[in-house]
Amino acid sequence: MQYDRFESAATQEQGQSALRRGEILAAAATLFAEHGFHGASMRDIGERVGLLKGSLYVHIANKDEILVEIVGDTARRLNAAVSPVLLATARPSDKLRMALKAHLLFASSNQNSMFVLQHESKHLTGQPHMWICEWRLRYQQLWWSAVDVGVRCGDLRQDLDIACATDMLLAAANLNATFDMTSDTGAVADRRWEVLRGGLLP
Amino acid sequence: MQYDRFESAATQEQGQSALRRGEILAAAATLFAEHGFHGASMRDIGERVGLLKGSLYVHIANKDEILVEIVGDTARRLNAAVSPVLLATARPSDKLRMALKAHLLFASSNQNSMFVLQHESKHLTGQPHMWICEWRLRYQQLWWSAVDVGVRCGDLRQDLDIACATDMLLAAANLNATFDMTSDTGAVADRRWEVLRGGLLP
DNA sequence: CCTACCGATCGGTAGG
DNA sequence: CCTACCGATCGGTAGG
Repeated sequence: MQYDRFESAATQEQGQSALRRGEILAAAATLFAEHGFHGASMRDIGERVGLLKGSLYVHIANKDEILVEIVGDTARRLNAAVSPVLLATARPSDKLRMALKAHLLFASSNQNSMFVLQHESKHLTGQPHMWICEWRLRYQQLWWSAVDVGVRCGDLRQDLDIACATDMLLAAANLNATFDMTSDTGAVADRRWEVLRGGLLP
Repeated sequence: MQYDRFESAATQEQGQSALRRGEILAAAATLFAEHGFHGASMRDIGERVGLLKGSLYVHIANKDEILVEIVGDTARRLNAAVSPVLLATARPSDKLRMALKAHLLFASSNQNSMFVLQHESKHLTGQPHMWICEWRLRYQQLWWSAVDVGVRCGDLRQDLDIACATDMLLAAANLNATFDMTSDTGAVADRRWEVLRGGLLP
């Protein structure tokens, strides 16, 4: 493809707009996480990126699209970070331990958008709402399968309730750690795995 | 106290209004759980109890008061259901197992208001917001103490990270079980406790 | 990217 | 408990 000065200018403009779009999505994720989708206005989002609300529509189609983009992108990236771990060839218990760490690591560096994915995607409508429901199921099944294999091959407890154990693992993964300064995310993952692995009783 | 016909009439009116108020709070809890505090309008709430939105203000002061009432009442009743179990004189592991069951039993018969307590109380402002933050801390500490005693007296694993274990217990308690027909709440509590108690590995 | 505007809806009130 | 209304703000658009 030829990049003459006009195309180059067009590409630059596209790049600028894509950057702006990214800023807007990041600002929206922060505000949606704090005030909820309906509690954060286009005015609020504009203010956070130094634009008047009308100018936002140069970069995004409407408010719903912002939510779709945040939730969809976050779900896709979380999946990309965790699914390779769970689909690898390894001991199920090792895969689960590492998947927990991968999920928590992703969550700790995407706190706002992860919160939106968890608690605000219910405000999606139509197709996007269906997509995210299906995504959630697929993501659960990914974990479920690893637990299932683990029980069948004796790597995990034989008498384990597989669905319940999967729920508990996902709960540990989705638990909003206050990712504080005193301990890095990896350590949080290790502590949670230690409780889940060995249980509460001696 | 004398109940002449006038006082009786006044009492009846009070009773009627209190009933209406209860209906309104229940309707609001359902709508806040489904659409969020800002996503459910006074119009929606009125419709659900067969009133026009203006008429709601006979029974409640404003929209914020509805949220305060739902969250405050639910927190108080949850505490009343669970704290006696955790404060009793018994083996810590038994108390935790029973507290998990008590919490889940309460949650299963208060699904809407529990959801509002968990996810919409962030929209409270001023004093009520402070109250609920403090309540949450107290409720956590209640569980934390039982875990702490359990570890100290050897009833629970000695090498347990107490804060982390408490988080996992509360996660198991707050996990939104789809309380379906195939299994009662008690069974869900038993399965969760079994995973937490014995751990994932053989 | 801003100015200026749109119709719709918001929470809430007065008067009966 | 309803009718009729209030000012404010909502998401979104046209025109420059």
